[in-house]
Amino acid sequence: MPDTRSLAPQFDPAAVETAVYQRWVDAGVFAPDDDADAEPYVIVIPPPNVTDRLHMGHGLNNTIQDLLIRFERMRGRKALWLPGTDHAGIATQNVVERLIAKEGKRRQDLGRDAFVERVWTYVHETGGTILEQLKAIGSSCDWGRTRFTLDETYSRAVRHVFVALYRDGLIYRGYRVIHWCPRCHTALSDEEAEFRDTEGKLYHVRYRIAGDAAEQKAGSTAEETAEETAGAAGGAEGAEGAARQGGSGADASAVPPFRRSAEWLTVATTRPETMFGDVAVVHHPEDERYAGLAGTMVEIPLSGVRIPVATSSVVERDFGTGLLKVTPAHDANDFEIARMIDPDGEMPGIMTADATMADVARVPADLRGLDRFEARRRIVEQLEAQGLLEKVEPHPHSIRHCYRCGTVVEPRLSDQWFVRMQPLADPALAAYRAGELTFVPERWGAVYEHWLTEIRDWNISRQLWWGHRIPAWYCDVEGCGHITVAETAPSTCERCGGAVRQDEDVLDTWFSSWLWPFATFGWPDATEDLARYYPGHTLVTAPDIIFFWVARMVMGGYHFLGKRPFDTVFLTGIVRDTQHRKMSKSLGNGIDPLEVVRGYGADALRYTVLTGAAIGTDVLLDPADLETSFAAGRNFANKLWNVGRFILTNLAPGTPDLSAVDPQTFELADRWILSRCQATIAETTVALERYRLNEAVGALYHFVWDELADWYVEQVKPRLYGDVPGGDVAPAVLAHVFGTVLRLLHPAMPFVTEELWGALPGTHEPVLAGARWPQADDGLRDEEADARFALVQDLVGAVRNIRAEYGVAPGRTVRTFVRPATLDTAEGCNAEQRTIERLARIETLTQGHAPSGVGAHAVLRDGSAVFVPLGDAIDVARECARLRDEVARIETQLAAVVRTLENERFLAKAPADVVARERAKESSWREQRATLAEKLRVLGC
RNA sequence: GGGCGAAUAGCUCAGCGGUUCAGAGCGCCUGCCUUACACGCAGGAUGUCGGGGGUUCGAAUCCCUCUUCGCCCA
Repeated sequence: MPDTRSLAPQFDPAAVETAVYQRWVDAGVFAPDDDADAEPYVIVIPPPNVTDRLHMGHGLNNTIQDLLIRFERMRGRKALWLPGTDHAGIATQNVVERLIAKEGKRRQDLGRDAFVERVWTYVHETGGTILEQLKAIGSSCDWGRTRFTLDETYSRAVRHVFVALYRDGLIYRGYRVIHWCPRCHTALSDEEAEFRDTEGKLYHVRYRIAGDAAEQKAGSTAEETAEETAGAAGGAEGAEGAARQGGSGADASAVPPFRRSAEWLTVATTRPETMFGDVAVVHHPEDERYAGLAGTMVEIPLSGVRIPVATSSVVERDFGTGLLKVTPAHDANDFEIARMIDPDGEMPGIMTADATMADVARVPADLRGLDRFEARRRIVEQLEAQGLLEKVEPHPHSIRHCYRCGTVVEPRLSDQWFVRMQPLADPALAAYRAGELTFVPERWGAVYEHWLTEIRDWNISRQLWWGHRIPAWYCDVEGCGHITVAETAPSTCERCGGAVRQDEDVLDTWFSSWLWPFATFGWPDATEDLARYYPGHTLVTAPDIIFFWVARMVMGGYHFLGKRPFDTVFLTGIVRDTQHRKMSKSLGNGIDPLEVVRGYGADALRYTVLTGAAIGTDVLLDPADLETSFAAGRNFANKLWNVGRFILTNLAPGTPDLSAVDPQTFELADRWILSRCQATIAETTVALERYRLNEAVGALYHFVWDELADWYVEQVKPRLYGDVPGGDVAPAVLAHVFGTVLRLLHPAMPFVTEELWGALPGTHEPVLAGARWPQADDGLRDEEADARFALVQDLVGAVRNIRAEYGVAPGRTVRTFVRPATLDTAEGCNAEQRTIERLARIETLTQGHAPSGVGAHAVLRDGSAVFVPLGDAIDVARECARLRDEVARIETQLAAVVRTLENERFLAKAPADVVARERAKESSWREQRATLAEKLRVLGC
């Protein structure tokens, strides 16, 4: 703890933060008293990826959580902030794969067990990093309850859920087209395959009509056509040959563009490389352009494979040519169409897991092994050479990319595990509609609702090694084929007793994350913690994981525990740079929060993100200019520090508690600051309760700087220095007000407040983090003092303004005359004469009529006249101009008020208090105008 | 294609139908090292609140529309 007498003139965050944090840990304030008879308040942290390093997103998010948990802790609730990390399947596996790649190895070289072991080693070495970094920004998590999504107990919950859902028929194995990342080599959920706008092309490709009609027209036979395409498949030379032969059937170059000829149909596609997997060409049944074509066979260009023309009502007639090629193994929509046309039809795959062209009969030999995009380029060349490419149009569209590595996703037909979501979504939707779940800001509720309404089944299997292995075992016995799903590994098939082998895949990371609000408390066991701390209260997270995480936690909470996991979802903004780009590692536009902590202090970081985080707005920071972003917070912490330094060094050891001071001995300024202090308590508390965090911090900033420091501390100096009597009262008031400020500011800026708290004399809780939140004392609210002191401030301001305007040297004092228009000004001047004189550098403040002579004039808001005789310093013309400007300003205001008050309908319809306020304004403006008019007359303007 | 958000001072943004409501911080200008703080003090300048229309006694605030930018979903 700091020595009261030796506080440094500048707050040095680096010198105190570690020790302050240790003080909290030693005091044990982060762990709730489990047995306390208090209402719990629970936040579960959005577990950062175990390999993550702290970035500003974490900085924002965790500052908000810490502020909320500290606030409720001080309000006496049993506050638990549960920390932990997520194993982050793909992300972590990718990190370690990159590591071993530096050794020239792939995970396959190590084998599954060795690779997973390697990941564990990595996690054990570096996994605690982000949690340590959270401490640097002051996070008051209950570290004793830290969880990891791959902990044994947590894994048990994951298996339990899988088995339970499987037995309820809510998990099933399905053969579907899923999103496949050819780089990560795994399936992805819909949410993990992000749309990105892309400048694509729409290729209009001619599919030759096979059969009699074409033969008559083209004078060729089906056999010949097949030979042609066989030649085309023979490589570059073959392609040229095919091009030449194309001319033998019809002069391609002479044919005008058309949708349909007797010889071919033109199909528009964005992905020509998939055409070898086509099983049909379809058009809308009512599309007259293609009437009567159904059943006709056409040939896939370059391969010559024959496929039928069919109809489907899902085809958009206006898109492309109205003809759609159906590639069931490489497009989810096409898969559905193909199943409708022919449920038993073949669904040929023509690409490998790497998204290269497969070595299969349907793919022309010269294209096999090529990357899909290279294949597309070659195919387009060949089509063009053969006159089969009618045209190419630019086609901007959105295509899906892997959310982890950015690779274009390849739709792929495969066996995967799915969760049937509708039955889980219904209660989550109903609960939201019943008001059991509140989103802040509210609009995100609509996003949540829309997603749940349109929910689709969730692909949860991932072809990775790092994660929860799927607890399903396949029986290899001929004719059995049973799948045993169990929490613990079976030794044999539960049906036939045969040998079993476990599914190779792991579960989607989010399949464990969605259990976070209760699996962290030991569920499915009925633990004491679960009873105490579930359901939780506030979830703080970014809106981009509403689907991934938030909605699924709600579904899981209701399904498995019958209760919501939290009552409020607070969605933060996103941290962006000045070009509004999301801060990210890849863009290199990030700000390292630890660098900010080093340079400006954790409190400054917190101050900046809190003031920048008005509800629902993104936080914009300039990575190139930390000073602009963080100086304000640093300066404010330093201001508070210096107010503290002033107060603490001036408090006598025997400073009485405020309650021991006779209120009769309060001066006007004491009454005023105590009154303002109560208002600030109320304002801050309400703002925090409403999640208006920036307003809470703003109110405190204003109170500390503009009221306490600028006015009260200045007012009190003569009393503290013993120049005037009343030396006991002021310290008591200062101690009370400053102690209150430290409490109020603690959730936002815990370090500087705690450090100052340690130096605060008197009896109080030993650790501020464990201190109680102030209660506003309405007995100290004092409207009269508010009004009178406001006029004192007004008067000082008026004189300062005059001094500056006329360039009065700072050291020179002036005489000032004030003619009070109201009792408030008269009493304010009586009570605070010395303060006014000192702060405005007035030699003597005299009440009454101004003497004759040349001087500067001003008018206070209540119409009180102020006169500062300045003799030669005054340029009368300039003074006249100054006053006329002032009159003009007042006239404008007055005119507006008069207009309002002359409006009959306003008087009839507006509430009485509003009308009264307008009348008060009117009289105020009139007073001021009258005063100024007189001044102008006196000056002879 | 559907939805959401934003547009206010040079910059970043608050502003919740009615407080002297057109604001804060930063930046800028002037003057001050006044024994808590130069990370400070005092004073000052800067705006068609994106355009247009409407509702209302009253609109930066609510509604409609247009423009520009951003995000989400399909």
